[in-house]
Amino acid sequence: MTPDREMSEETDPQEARLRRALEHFQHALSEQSLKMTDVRRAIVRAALAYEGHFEVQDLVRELRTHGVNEASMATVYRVLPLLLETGLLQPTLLSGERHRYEVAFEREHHDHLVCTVCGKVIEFQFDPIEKLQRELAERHDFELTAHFHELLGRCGDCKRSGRTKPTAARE
Amino acid sequence: MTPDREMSEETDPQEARLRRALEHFQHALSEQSLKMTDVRRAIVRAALAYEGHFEVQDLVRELRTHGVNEASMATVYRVLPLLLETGLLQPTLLSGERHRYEVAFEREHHDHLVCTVCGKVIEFQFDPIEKLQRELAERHDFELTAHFHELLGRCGDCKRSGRTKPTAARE
DNA sequence: GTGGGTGCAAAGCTTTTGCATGATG
DNA sequence: CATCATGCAAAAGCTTTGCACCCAC
Repeated sequence: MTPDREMSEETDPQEARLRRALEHFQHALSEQSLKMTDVRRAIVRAALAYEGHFEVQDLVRELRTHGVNEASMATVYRVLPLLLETGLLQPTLLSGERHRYEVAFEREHHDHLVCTVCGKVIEFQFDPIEKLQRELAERHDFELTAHFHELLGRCGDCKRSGRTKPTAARE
Repeated sequence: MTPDREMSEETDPQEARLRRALEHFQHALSEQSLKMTDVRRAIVRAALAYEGHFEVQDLVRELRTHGVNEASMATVYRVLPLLLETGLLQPTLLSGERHRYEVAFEREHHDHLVCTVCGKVIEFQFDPIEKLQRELAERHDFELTAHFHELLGRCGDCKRSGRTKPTAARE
């Protein structure tokens, strides 16, 4: 399935994306007279590696994985706002207990369907809703800058297997 | 407008609503072999009194207002899940820092427009979007049980006065 | 060389929990 | 009167911060 493309050093599209992200971040940092460092590069790399949704602790853990500590928890927490401001990451799945994030860099906007039984998350893009949102905002004289839209329910698999919400597992 | 029904002591519609809420709660409690207590009644009363969105701490503070401590913090935290399960309250404004809640009892579903500059919150009901949500869920074989929809932007007042997002006041 | 950046450990918050006491159904 | 509820204080997260040292620009 993986084609045998012509490759020098930067064949891997993931690596190319990381490079672009680092450039983008670098640029945003210098605009605020902030500095790029090895630690920040490591944090960006670890964050961009996630395909799904992750919590701060996941990221911290990830950065410790290789034995060496690539970044302390305090630093991750300090860098996180920068990753959000610069659009590398965005908050997501807000109905959950803890804050979660996902990669936003070079990704199109999307919202989420979440199965409350098995936890499965499906991303969707649905323009008719986006359009109505804009209309609604306009009607209320709002200048729309962002939105969160999360649909909760039971997925097909859970429906068919009769699984039902563990609600809150109160023993 | 208010008909002159047979009334002795319970004229106040708010009080009538509270009574219905307490009955509803009482009923839900007994179904789980849980007990109604003065403390729980006080918590329900305090919660139902909110017209807008509040945090747990607001509720705790409210319960201390009258000098006497009507409920300890621990108890509020323990009762909160019951208020949610029984539909007296619901989580809201998820994009904020802390968890917020609002009264759900005898209220119709609605979503929120939030001004990120001044914090103003506008509630809206918009059936066309609700309809599309149901379609979308069906298309993905989801049995929809709830949803959160939050539109963020700048309200008309803030637009006109040129106020701009305090972003995160990173002084 | 200066102004950020980082790690560590301590502190701050919110939320949960253990336990002895008290009230409800 | 058995069971559940409550308060207090301690504990358990998650997140922020002070400080000394280090490094990018």
